[in-house]
Amino acid sequence: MKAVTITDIAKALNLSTSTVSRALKSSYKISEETQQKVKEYAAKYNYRPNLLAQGLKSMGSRSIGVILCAIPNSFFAEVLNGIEFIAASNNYHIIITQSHESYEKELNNLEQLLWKSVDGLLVSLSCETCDVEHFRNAQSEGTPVVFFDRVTNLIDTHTVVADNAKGTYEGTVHLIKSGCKRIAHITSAPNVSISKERLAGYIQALKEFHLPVREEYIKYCNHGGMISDEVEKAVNELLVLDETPDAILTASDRITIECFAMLKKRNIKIPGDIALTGFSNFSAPQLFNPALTTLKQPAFEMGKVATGLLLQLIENKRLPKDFEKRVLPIELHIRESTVRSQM
Amino acid sequence: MKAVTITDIAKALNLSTSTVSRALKSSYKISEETQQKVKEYAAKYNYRPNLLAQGLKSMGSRSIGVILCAIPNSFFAEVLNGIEFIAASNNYHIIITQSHESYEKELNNLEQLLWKSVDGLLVSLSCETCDVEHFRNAQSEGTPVVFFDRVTNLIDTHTVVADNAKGTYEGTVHLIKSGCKRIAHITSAPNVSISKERLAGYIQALKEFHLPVREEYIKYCNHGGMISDEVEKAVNELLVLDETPDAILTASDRITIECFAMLKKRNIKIPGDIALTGFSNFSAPQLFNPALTTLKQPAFEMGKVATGLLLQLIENKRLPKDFEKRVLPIELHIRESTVRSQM
DNA sequence: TTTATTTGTGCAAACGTGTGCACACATTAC
DNA sequence: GTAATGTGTGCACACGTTTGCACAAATAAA
Repeated sequence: MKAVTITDIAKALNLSTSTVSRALKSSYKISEETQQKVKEYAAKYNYRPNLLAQGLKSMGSRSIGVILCAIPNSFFAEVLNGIEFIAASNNYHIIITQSHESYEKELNNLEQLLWKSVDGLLVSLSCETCDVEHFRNAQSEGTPVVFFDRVTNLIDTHTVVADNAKGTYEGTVHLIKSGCKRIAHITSAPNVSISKERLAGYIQALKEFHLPVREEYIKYCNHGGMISDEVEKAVNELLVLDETPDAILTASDRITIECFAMLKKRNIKIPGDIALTGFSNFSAPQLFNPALTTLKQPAFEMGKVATGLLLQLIENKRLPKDFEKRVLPIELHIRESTVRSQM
Repeated sequence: MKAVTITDIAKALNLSTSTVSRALKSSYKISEETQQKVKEYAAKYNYRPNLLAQGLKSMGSRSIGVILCAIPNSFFAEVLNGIEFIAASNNYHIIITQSHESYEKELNNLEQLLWKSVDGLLVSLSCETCDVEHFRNAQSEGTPVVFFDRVTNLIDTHTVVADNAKGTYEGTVHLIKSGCKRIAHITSAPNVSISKERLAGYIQALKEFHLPVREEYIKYCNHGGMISDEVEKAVNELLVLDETPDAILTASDRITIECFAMLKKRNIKIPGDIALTGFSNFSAPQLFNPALTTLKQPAFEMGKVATGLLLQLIENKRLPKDFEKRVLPIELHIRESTVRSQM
């Protein structure tokens, strides 16, 4: 009942293990006849090469390490779906670790993954991460890294992101055209790439329509909405302003949900008092009350593209001269939460 | 810059690899002095045993294979969170595969995972699966299996489930007490364990309150709601009945969402025309329109418990005489979608 | 016939760890 | 003085695969 090995085949056919090994991969100079015999026997007894042994020789594991902040997050869950899809069809498996927005955990996860000799890394940085030296080291010691979603420009490698600036630009323009004039923006930690890009799109739209950019309308949640107190604080600070906003644009799944819940808890009418839209990959924003206008990222696609690029790096060994920055489109889905018929 | 090995340490300290190996695990008879020297050197040069080499010897990989239907599903994403939590803290990693409710894919995933020599398996069966022979084989050849959520009683092993019957029982009782008399039940494939248990709870409640159990009020979705046509067909069939239901109890995340969306599309008032409640682990059912009454499973807990039990099996080697069936409580969260003030 | 070339196969080492056994040395017992 | 016991260390092989090299046999060239 034990798994059949190359040695078993060799004994059974009265050959050496080297011949069997070479016959199986049709390499070197092995006679047609021997190849046939070996392959038949292997097929018959359902031979599967031992991956640990292969790994030990090649110092590879046919595995990809993934670092992201949390699995139970609509966006990342979809990304994982895409990653698994491409990885599985190329016979790699994925090892998923969660940073929970903590720099320290991210560091620890990286160490664990390298220890497990993953062949490559797919990373979305934690909110706390400023220093990316650890990833640079990983790369320079031979483990390629591809960043997605929350990326860094301090490391030369492939990156895959959504068109964040365009997303917030279009969201903001939509709000303006719906009649909103005092648009606030609640976003993630100021150091992560997505926050900067999303802020830029928001500002660009305001300027284009000659609306003032007010510091007090821009709020940061240093843990991306994972800590609801942070979102609550942001919302509170907006609501006590002399001129309260008439719209809020949120920059992540969790922030959107939390913000929505808080406005409802305070009995603020959406969109009557405050219009609301934001980034969200929830499966059913149309069922909300009111149905939520969302900026939806191509999460599944992002996972697929990032994994494809990583596999290229892994299998080419040598790092290419110029790296790619893939930018995927964001979809604006207009629903009730931003349609102000009463204006 | 290469990783330091046991051989490196041996050479540096003028010892044999065996001595170093034994010193590192404080085993056998190695003098205090030598142990100290070795451990110091190992710590200084940040020695990490090569897991592939260890795995090759021990035929283990310190990894756990997971088979479930889909990652981007609120319930399973939370379960994965729990699995990862326990696995990581015991220095195991998890390899996640998706069956997408297909028996064939489940079979294929299992084969891949065994090939990767996982030390154990955490499985939630696909909707299509009737024959579980493949898992029995895996177990009898030394890879322990723990089933969660969708389990089978055809294999003797640990299982972890929610208290499904009690969940639907309480949900149904709640609907009855809200004034509903014609309660329909849309559930998953009839062969999966959760469907049977949930159906049983529903029937028990009806009988206890002397309401008739009508075949035409019980609908099955053979792919657990993944195919929205199936849910649409079920809802349609309910709506063309002479006596249309005044409540629907749905049995899975996807079915709940799809059903909700279809009722809204048809402008059916919830709960006025039809009250709705169902199993759901969405993060924000309170934001729905109307806020959704849900049966929430302890998904994170389920992942933790299942992984704990699996690790026991893995580390004890010998299968225990009697296996555990852990049953976790389900929470009924009452919200607007079932509150019929107008009755 | 000898020498080169081709073709197919096997030997042995390697990847990094773990472990049964033997061995050297020291101590104790008779 | 010999035998038994105890203590610490190293040898050698194993896990399953890959691969450089050698080598035997067959064929071709000189």
